[in-house]
Amino acid sequence: MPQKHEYLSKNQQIVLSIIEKAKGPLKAYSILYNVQKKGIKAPLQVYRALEKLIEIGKIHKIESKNAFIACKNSDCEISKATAFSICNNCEHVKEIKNTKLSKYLSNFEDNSGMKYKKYNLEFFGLCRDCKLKQ
Amino acid sequence: MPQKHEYLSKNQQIVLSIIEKAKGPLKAYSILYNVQKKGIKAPLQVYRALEKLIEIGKIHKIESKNAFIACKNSDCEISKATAFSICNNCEHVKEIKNTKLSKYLSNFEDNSGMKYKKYNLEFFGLCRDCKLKQ
DNA sequence: TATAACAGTGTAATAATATAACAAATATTG
DNA sequence: CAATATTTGTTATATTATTACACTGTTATA
Repeated sequence: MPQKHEYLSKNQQIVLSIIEKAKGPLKAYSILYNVQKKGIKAPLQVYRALEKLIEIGKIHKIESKNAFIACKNSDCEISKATAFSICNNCEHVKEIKNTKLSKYLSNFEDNSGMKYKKYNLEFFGLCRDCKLKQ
Repeated sequence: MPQKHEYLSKNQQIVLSIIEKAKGPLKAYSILYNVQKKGIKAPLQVYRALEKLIEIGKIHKIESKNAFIACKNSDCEISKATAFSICNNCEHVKEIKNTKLSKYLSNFEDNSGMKYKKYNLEFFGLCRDCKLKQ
């Protein structure tokens, strides 16, 4: 039976590994600078890897930051329901894992006649640490 | 009583008016091309107007598209709670006005110790028209 | 087995999006 | 009026992302 291969290619592995090691979201060009010693020389090589990694749910894009973060949520293999908390002060980003929230949003319907297949939610505020320091 | 002025400057008016007339979200450089006859010559002039208009809640940025849309929701003057539906096929974008949803999200708390002051939600799917055409 | 289909790679060029830095004009507040 | 804020104009540049083209290797199947 033919099936989609599930290994990652060389460039995909390199890019994923950098993102997974990072403490926060990484920008594409910062990834590029970090992997140049590994033979990835051009932006496109990074963007292609990012595209695939997003597609298979290994990473997510933080749209408000144009940055990429590893998926910490084994549920969202398909990356169709994502939620993040973002600290306005220290820029810390965390994927929100909350079953109630994801159920609520996945089942959300309004009167538009539109059936939503995917969502992305970004919350902004101050994280606990930054709140204390204020 | 001193209060923040509430008029829009010349450039802000020009940019807002273009965005309000548009049927969908506009990109910054497409706005620029549209307003060059009105004396706005440089990207920065557009971006500055956009920044201000976002700040006062007259427009919103659709992060996944790097595009800007007029606010249709008199509630969100401060632009701190935004939700959009985006059709993956025709690219139609609509601001979602749903009290339950906005209450649910504005009051959302998890165990992170973070208090959320703002959120942005983007739903993706097929709009009614595109669903029928499939 | 060959040949088509597909996914990935490499490279150069360029497009699209956004900001920095500086100087000047205009409006608002005290 | 003086001081402060905001807005404008302009040039240059930074940042983010894609197009186009040629090539390699693997898998699928006729």
